Amino acid sequence: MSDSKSSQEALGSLGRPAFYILLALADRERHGYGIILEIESQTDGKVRIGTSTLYTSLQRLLKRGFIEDCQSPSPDREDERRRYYRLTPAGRRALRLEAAQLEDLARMVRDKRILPETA
Amino acid sequence: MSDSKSSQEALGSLGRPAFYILLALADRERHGYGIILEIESQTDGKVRIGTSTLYTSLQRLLKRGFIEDCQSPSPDREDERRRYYRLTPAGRRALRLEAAQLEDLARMVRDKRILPETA
DNA sequence: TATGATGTATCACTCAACGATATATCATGC
DNA sequence: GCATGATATATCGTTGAGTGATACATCATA
Repeated sequence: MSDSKSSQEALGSLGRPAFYILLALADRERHGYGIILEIESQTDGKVRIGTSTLYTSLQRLLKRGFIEDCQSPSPDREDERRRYYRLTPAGRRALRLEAAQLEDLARMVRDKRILPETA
Repeated sequence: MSDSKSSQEALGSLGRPAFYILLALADRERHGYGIILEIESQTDGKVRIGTSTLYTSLQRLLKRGFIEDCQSPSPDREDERRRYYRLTPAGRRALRLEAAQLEDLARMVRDKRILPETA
């Protein structure tokens, strides 16, 4: 053979920032800036997405059909600048797939004893 | 503020293929093609790195000082085409850092109950 | 000596990530 | 009324990782 098998293309087509974004939208709809804050909160401030990364990622996720626009959860007395997003079924599937691969990877890390016994 | 805090740059500077490669080198030195086979084996054939991805990644990892050339583990009766690589201390540190972030991410996935109870 | 598997390497293209920057609106205190 | 800082969305331009295609050398074997 001249290459492994040309069944490439997969490997997690999602980038890491995109994954964080989908994850932040997993439990409820959020607006852009809220996504940034959610990620920062969930990672104890360790992971910070800049606005350029966020909004370019959101555009790509929209185009791929993984997220969609939606109404504000509390329409009265709402900041009108905000634009809300939620996962589509396809987005949830992509997130699950990605999450499963991540679990496999985490298992590999444990098997190779890279970290000092995380539990 | 006009951006989150401009303390960006981190987020896992390693790409996913690069991470798989470092992981494959964690327990012992390997040659390029052996890395491909190791990854394929460890993931039950689910993850396949193509040769172009492998060798360009190896070059970058060399340049960053995360891996280095080394001798074959069994010098007698060895295939002379093979080029062997091993982790440097810096490479191992990078791998550990990356692995720790991965564990955090896996924990977030569990907290949000994306997957149906993985254990 | 041909064939297929093993093995390394480069080219060229695409696209995700991101720093820099711009701009609008909100809440607040003076 | 208006200045200020936080909140909020958006785009530009650059960089660099990932990858399909391709080339070619060497090994084992039949």
